[in-house]
Amino acid sequence: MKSVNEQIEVLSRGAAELISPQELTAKLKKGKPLRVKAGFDPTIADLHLGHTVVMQKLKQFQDLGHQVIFLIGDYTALVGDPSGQIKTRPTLTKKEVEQNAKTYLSQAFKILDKKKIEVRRNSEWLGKMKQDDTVALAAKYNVARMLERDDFKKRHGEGSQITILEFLYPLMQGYDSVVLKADVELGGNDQKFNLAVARDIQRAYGQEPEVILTLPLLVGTDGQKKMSKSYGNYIGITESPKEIFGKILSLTDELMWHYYELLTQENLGELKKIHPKEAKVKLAKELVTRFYSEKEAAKAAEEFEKVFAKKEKPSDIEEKILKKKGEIPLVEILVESGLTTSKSEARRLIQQGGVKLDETRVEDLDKKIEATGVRLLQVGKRKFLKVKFN
RNA sequence: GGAGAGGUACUCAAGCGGCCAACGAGGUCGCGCUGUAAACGCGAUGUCUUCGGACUACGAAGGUUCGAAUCCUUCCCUCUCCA
Repeated sequence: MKSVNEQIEVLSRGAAELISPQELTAKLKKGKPLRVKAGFDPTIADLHLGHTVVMQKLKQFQDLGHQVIFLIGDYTALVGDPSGQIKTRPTLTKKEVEQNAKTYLSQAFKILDKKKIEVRRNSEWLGKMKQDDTVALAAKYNVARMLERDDFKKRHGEGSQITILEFLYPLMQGYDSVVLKADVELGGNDQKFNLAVARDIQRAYGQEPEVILTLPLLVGTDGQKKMSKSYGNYIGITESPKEIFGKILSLTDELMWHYYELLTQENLGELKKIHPKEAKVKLAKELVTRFYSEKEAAKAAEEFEKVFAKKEKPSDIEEKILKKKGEIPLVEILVESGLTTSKSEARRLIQQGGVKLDETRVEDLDKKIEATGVRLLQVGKRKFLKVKFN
């Protein structure tokens, strides 16, 4: 095992907050593997890169020889974490949660060593608590502390609804730590309050409080807001290699470093010596490799160079069949193939020189084509489609 | 409960009887440059069009007027202050 100082250095990389470094040092000095907990509430079906940040940090703990506990919040998911919520959150069904949990695990195993991980579900204990146990837990905390939390404070202030159930959430999460005897807990920056409560709960149950390590929220591809599906600025880990590769390559250089820091273990100092484009390709390859394979990554890179550097057409273009006969105006084809949403848009694009037919720029607004065989259409730099007439 | 302010395109935000499909900014898209980076330049950004225009749009519904996003009425919603 590495020295305490070396470990702290690795572990604090990219972290938003570590509470507290002294406590972590003390725990590490005991020389025993730490029990490192991270909880994931399986509330959504599609994971994106932002969700993998914590997993990445878990991996570092795992590599240093600590015991990683991957906690599936199958019970808490039903309650709904109030963090960052303006409104009361709708609850999910057990079936949805189960389905999502499967996805989360399969993603986790792409990053973490399956053999060394302890996977737990909090329904194991939360689902079995008796009324007495719940009352005892509820007695450990008070409303004033609860209302210190920003979103509660805000909602309480403006008189919107906060259910008691939501107060229970942080308590349950804290109780998880008690049951699991966690030494360290990881979470996104938005989890800070919940993690802090967990420390108090552990103390109340006579345990040494866990060290909490929060990680910044990954910024989305727009470079502005946190990565989130609803902002449309995300890179989903189930997207195709081509898409992931392309999205990484179009990040700004500045954002690329942010991604490197939160998603990889690479040495940034070394990387800054090479050309930023090369660094970006390396990052894109690494991520595609993580979610697919090295082979897919190489293929995506090759394809990318082909289309965007050499400006050749992609080797694999989607084909769409249109049932048409005779002479058809090009604008109509653009709309029907889904390349544009309206004829006006199609005309606009042609006028601006953004439409190519069989690799030749179209100049004529009223261009008509014969509905036979297969024609290659390109709109803008990245949209390609083969249209087959039938 | 009382007193005000406001709801305009993806977002912010001008306009306050005709010159408004609606200034400007951001976003987005296209072209150029390039490393599908940034920065920058040019252009576009409701729909349909025989390219002359036509139609639909400024919270909703009515009304006044030759003509309304702009005036009036009712309704819905948001915000601020007082109780």
